[in-house]
Amino acid sequence: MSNGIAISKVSQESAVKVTTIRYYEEIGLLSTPPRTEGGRRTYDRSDIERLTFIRHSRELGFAIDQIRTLLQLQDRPDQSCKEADGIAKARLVEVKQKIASLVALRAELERMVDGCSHGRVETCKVIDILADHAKCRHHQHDA
Amino acid sequence: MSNGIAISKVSQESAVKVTTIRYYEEIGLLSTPPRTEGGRRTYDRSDIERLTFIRHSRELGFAIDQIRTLLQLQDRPDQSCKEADGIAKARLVEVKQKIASLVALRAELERMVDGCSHGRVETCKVIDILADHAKCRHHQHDA
DNA sequence: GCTCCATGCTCCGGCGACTGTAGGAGCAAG
DNA sequence: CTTGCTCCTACAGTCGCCGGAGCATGGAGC
Repeated sequence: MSNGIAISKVSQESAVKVTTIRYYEEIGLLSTPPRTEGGRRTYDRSDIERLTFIRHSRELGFAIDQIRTLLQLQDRPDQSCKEADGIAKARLVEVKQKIASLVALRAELERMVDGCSHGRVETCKVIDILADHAKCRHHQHDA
Repeated sequence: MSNGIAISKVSQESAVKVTTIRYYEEIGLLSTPPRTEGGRRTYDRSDIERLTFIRHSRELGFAIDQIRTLLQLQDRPDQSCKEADGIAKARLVEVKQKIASLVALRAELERMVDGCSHGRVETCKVIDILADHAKCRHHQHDA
């Protein structure tokens, strides 16, 4: 006579792991669900939607605290979306910077790998470049 | 009458923070340095070089364990550099994948931000796309 | 010699976002 | 009724550090 959805089913449908769902509850990202007599958590459709929202946000790299804000905004549809827009824009800036630094990194790694003569360590470009930062052309990598 | 270099100087020259130097010692990335009578760590030039090597490797995103291997290779210049080459290549693959996923992410974030009508949350593309994963064109983002 | 204070020390907890483990209890099928 | 899967709590561990508390040291000036 349980009309609630079990945690494993919620996990499947939302693609959020069971342990992660419990963790989200613990940190207050998800409200505490009702329990069965035996003490098991029971969910409904809206919980699956909320978890899907969270998962998707995480995939886009938003921090938990940002997601907290986004979820609050979602709950009040008549408010300005300025804040949500701001969070997304900030994340976009982060992503762009990350791409830039990774592209620089890629260049240096390629130079290392291409320069490797596949001989002994003594003449190895990989070790050489790591040892001597002056040989590095890109000083801006930080990822 | 101390001919050893103090930790703060080593930190300055290697651009590795004092606490991080002690941490590297703790995890065995750096050998335990001799101490003064008062119990202070004393270093020499080779320690600075080693730390610079480590820092640069970290900047390139190598994991501590990989750096451990790279340092061992550096200590044996007559060995094949095949392993070092392998580590660098593996990291290059990682970086390339990360770039690809971040580029997809950037596209989606731009779509979200561009689509924002700056009105109320109800009609906000940002919240909308997060809520409904089906509206997302890129399903491969994982960074 | 004495004081002053920057620098050093150890120990320990915290960060973020989980993951894993131990040791149970619940529950449905056979 | 037993088997075996699911679920529970509680807590430790992951990675690569960072920061604070509460002392000890050491060099410079008086």
